Amino acid sequence: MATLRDVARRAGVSIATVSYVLNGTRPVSPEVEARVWEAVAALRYRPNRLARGLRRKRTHVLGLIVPDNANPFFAEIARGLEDLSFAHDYSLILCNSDGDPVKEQRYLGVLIEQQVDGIALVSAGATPAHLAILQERGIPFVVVDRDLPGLEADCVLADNFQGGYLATRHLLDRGHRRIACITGPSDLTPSADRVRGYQKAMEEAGIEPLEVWIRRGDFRAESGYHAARFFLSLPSSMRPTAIFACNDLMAIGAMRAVGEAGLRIPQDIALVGFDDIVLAAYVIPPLTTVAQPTYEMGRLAGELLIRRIQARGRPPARYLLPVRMVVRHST
Amino acid sequence: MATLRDVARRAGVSIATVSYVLNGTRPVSPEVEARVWEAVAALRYRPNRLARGLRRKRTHVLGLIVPDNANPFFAEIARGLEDLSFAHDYSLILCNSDGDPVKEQRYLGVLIEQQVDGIALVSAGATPAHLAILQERGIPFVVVDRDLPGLEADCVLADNFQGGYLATRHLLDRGHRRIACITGPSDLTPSADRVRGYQKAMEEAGIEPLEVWIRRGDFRAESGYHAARFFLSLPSSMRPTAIFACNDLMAIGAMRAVGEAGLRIPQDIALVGFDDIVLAAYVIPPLTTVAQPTYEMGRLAGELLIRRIQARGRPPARYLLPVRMVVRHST
DNA sequence: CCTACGAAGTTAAACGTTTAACTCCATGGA
DNA sequence: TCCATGGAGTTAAACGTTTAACTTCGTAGG
Repeated sequence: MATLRDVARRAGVSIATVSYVLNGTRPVSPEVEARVWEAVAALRYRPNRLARGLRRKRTHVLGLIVPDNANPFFAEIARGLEDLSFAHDYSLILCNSDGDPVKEQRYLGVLIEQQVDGIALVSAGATPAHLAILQERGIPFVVVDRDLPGLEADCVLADNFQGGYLATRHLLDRGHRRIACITGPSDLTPSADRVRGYQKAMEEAGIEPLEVWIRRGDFRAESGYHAARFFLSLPSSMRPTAIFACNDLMAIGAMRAVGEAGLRIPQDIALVGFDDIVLAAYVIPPLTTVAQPTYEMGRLAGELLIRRIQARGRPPARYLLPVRMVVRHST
Repeated sequence: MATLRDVARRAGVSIATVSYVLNGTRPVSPEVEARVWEAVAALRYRPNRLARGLRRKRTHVLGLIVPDNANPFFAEIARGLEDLSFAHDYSLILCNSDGDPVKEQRYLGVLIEQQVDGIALVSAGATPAHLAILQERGIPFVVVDRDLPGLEADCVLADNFQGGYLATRHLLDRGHRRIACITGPSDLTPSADRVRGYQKAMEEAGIEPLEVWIRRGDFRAESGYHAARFFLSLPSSMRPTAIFACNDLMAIGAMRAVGEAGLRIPQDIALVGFDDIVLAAYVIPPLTTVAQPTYEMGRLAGELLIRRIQARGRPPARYLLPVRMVVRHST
């Protein structure tokens, strides 16, 4: 509650001098400097970042919008971004959009009013128009995980196409021909790209996937469970011997369905996931999956953001991060 | 970038009038009000919350400090708090302490400088002294999940003692006598309370647990894995037939060790966890566990915080939330 | 000896709000 | 007719910083 004014009074100098000492922005004589620090300590002075932000027009606060921070994938991104922010003395405001463009829009408004220096988002909206408000005001931002077609902005993505391709190749190499795919919401690019990778691999192998082999999920475990039950209900001539789920949560849901049906993984049904969340290694059997550098994506988003805050002019860059097969015992 | 001043100019009124219209703090004639709203819309005006906060001494920002937001348990708490904050038009700053009291202290400083209206924390420090800085400045705060002995503050806890007791009773009821326990870091009250519940149940059953049956973990899957391997390496006369792990992550780690040893759950070894994280239902076999109302704890923390911001005087309250056995197939 | 200069301090404006206190004016009651 | 009242607007101070511009003074160069 002590202010610069109080410190100045106690040290017997002007407010400006105290500010110069604190920020090291101008040389100050040693005696005065000592008196100021003494006063700062005695009064337990802490600068008021609101006042500073108001004056400097820089708040050292970033915003992060994700669909759901309780989803381990987004949690990891958040963690990466938070770590980087802390290292650079930025604070991070967390927002959950629930995948709802309207809620996302409200959050964008709040973050703008909060005068954040930059925003990282896993966008819920499908079109760049949703982010016009940011461009209009020249607020630095970076989109993570999901691509917005035609958007002029920094962008951090995993190589989802390659991931879908690798996962499917892996199953093909194991001798599978009837390979099913549990997709995510199809309007999201990560899911769509993974499915494209799947299709490419199948095509290269000369296999035309049956329509019933492609089943839409919503990235949650429950939907993987239902999709797998559907596959298992197919007549045996059409029933897949392997499933590629577009994320681990759905793969784990599928696992449960397979277990309940009394079938064994991988002997009866092989299973590949996507994301390599922590628990993928701990389910039984441990899940073969495609690892994304999730934490790194969060960090990189932070780096780009801070870089852009410091130098707005540069052209936007797209970062496509490599994915990696993690072979465990579900295949 | 438009300010009150710009809006006022365009509407042909004074700054104060615009403020009154925006906040509805004083009656304004219909014509003037209309002109103001027109100007607000035309200029895409958005209030600057820094300036407002500086003046009002209320920022409508809360802080949350957890050890690690990527841990599903804390992620859920964060989600609960964030939802409540959003509903009350508060923003939330997320901080990860990594369980390090020094880092926690730095974050407290940052949040104070940021002038947050209140702080929720899962404290890393073991003594109330760590939070003196908050009390000194009269900043509302609530501690979640972990109790600080002798701390005068609002506090949201799960009934960990009861949880440990129930879990152990459950195993005893299933006929187990040699029951091991994987604890968390012992200086944390949730872990200690759960262990006390375990001991109470054992004592009531007239069983004196061997020392080797109590093994310390760190709440991460890896440590559960190692603890279980240790149990399995005991001579068969001492080897436990059931394990109570103080959280799900460690239970899942233990599962893996059991699986690797070629033993079956629950036939050879029964397993109970704690927390009921989402994935507990999806591991194979599904994990019997003690459910905490995690999301609710986050929400309640937010409610208490906001209530205390509005009325500082009241005496602090402790909320002990009930836990619930969730019986699945690991026992 | 004068001047110019640099070091080290101070003053005051500015950032964008909120809000207490003031002005102005129409209205109605005595 | 006069005054009190209150509705609707304005003025200006305040919140806690930063920072450009100014003052003061000792010193060195010409």
